[in-house]
Amino acid sequence: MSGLLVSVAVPVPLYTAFDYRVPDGLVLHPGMRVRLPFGRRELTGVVLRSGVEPDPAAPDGHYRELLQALDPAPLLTDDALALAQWIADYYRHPIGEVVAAMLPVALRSDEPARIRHEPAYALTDAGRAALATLPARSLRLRVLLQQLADQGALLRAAIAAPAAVLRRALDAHWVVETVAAVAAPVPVPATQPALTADQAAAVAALQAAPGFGVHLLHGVTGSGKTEVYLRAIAEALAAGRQVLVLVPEIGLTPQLLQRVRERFGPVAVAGSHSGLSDAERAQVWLRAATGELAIVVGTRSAVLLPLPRLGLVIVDEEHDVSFKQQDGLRYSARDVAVLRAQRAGAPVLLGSATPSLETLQHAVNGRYQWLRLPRRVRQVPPPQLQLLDVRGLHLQDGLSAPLSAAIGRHLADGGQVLLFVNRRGYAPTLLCHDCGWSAQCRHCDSRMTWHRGRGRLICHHCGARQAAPRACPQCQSRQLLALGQGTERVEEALRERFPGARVERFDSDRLRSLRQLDALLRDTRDGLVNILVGTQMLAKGHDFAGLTLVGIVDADQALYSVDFRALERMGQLLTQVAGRAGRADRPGEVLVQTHQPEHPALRRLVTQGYDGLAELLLTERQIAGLPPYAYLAMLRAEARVEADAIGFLQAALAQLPAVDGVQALGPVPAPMERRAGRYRAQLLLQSPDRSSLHRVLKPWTLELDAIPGARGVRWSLDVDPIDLY
DNA sequence: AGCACGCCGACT
DNA sequence: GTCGGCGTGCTC
Ligand SMILES: [Zn+2]
Ligand SMILES: [Zn+2]
Repeated sequence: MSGLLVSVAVPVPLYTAFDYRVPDGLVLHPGMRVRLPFGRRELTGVVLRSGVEPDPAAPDGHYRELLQALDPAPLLTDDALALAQWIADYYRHPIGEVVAAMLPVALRSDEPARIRHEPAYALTDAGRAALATLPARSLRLRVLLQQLADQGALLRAAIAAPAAVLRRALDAHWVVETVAAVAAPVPVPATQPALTADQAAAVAALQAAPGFGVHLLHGVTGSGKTEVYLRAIAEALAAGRQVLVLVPEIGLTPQLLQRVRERFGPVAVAGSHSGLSDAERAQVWLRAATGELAIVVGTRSAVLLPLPRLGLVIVDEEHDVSFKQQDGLRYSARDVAVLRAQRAGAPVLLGSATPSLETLQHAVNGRYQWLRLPRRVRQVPPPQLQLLDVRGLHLQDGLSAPLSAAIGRHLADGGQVLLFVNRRGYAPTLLCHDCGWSAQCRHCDSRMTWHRGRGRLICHHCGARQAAPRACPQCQSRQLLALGQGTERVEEALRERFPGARVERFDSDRLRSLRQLDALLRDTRDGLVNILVGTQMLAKGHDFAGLTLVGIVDADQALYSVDFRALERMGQLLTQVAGRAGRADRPGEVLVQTHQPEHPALRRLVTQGYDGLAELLLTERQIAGLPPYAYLAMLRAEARVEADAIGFLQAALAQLPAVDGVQALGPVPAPMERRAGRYRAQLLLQSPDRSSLHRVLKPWTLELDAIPGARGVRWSLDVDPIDLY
């Protein structure tokens, strides 16, 4: 037995790998899973390195022996392990947890990694004979046998016959189940539609720049970004490469997945909300690892899939905040995608109508190739945003008279109307008119939202709920006022005001499942719904051909926000929602209710669109020293005792290595200090360049666990945070 | 994070 | 007398 050790990534929140002795006769390679003793526990880890020299100073018996190898060959490639190491370093997260995050849940235990090939069905000789002799009346059986005779072995999904017919054929031994791998259907594009001039230029630019490169596909809604994606995919497939398509949410925007399927046939889905079981996810993971899957469409976590032949990455709606994980390993799937593509020598296509300022900045300075699709495919003029100054106007349930009148006008003309409201529930505040009491959450520094339909008060920050009182709990007055408005209230008001119209609410309260959403979307497309009231849910993807008016009930929230990204998000959201309006015969009208019609950001958005706003915001960010002109890291802490959170951060600040240019801001209490019964505080680091920031973070994070009192404090470090609270 | 050990308060 | 509270130490 050699005296050399292996270094193993163990799934525990510790910033180190652990070295083990190898049992006699076992040959281990990096990437193989192993069972190991860990303290008093037994865990599954992944070998990172073999041939590790033992520390001569280590006492006898320091190194324990691995129990067994779980895989005959590495499950993770060297490339995957290097990616894990990069992610662990960059996001300052324990290597064992990063490696675990790269594996599907089913393979984090001691389960064997076996591909279960979907059975295929093949015609037997007896079946071939039967085909000649079967009576004509056994039509469906004949069709089945004929299909197999013509096309060879087929997967179940490719067989047209119903289950009962296939069963009969199997029972008669005319057809057999076979495990022989059916040649994966080579996705051959069906006929491709002609490109517009803009699309053709974008496709040509992509073709002219093979290999790694980041391309921003900046196209207005309806400009045909998807067709450019599909051409790029076809190109990568033709070169025998795998394609990864990242989308914000599979469920809410099935259009892209559907278009890819229409063009290329079966496509694997991955990530959250993919509707797959743990076992199915493991199968997708394993088949991606073999290179068998040509195209994978997935959400954030799909960027961690093993893709040995990766030849193209597409990030659709690249500005979407859901690409950044908001807990645990806080990685940005968009940024990891760029890194992966670089390592694979593949192009990345970042698509958006409203690119993030980070991406836009790279395009401006030429690091990213800027591909623009400024025109809609169908020659519909883009909708024009119009500010509706509501100062001094009476607002009934949040709606001004001019907005109501516009709604009536559009309905009378047979148009559909969309009202965008950024809040769920009936009203965000319930206030006693007599004594000033308002419904506060017991666990948070926040008011509870009145959900009138359900007769409840619900805290949107911690989920706490209670029955809505009929009288003031403090003074028994019945004068309870609903302040502000959510979707429920606007919906109700519109029902009263337009009794003949069908009003439907689109939010997560009303639509508990995708089926319900689909049903309502279908009714909307069929013209059965006249007014749509909804949250962000309506901002994405869906095209409503009959929609002629979009109303933004309250654009002001973002204008008062302390979050430095609030205006960027407002611009993205309003532009997206506005993009829903307009139909073939006339441009859409978009009315934005505001109390601040002179606000420079709002003015810029209206007069010059998102691109103009982005230019303004970039200038402001540069002056303020904020991303993309600076790099941030946020250390957050929360504790049951108020002083503990701040105390921990003060201790952390005292440990902060001094590096030129890196500034600490704080610690300060979080904007909402108490949430879900815990007190929260934060310490922000700001740096003019990435490398200085990381020179600080690397030694610093190693010290944080050792801070006295760190035990009772939950803390996390967020590199490149998107929310500053 | 687990899971131990360890040393002080109110129970059968 | 012990059952159990959570402080703190460690995991190759
Ligand atoms: Zn009262
Ligand atoms: Zn709450």
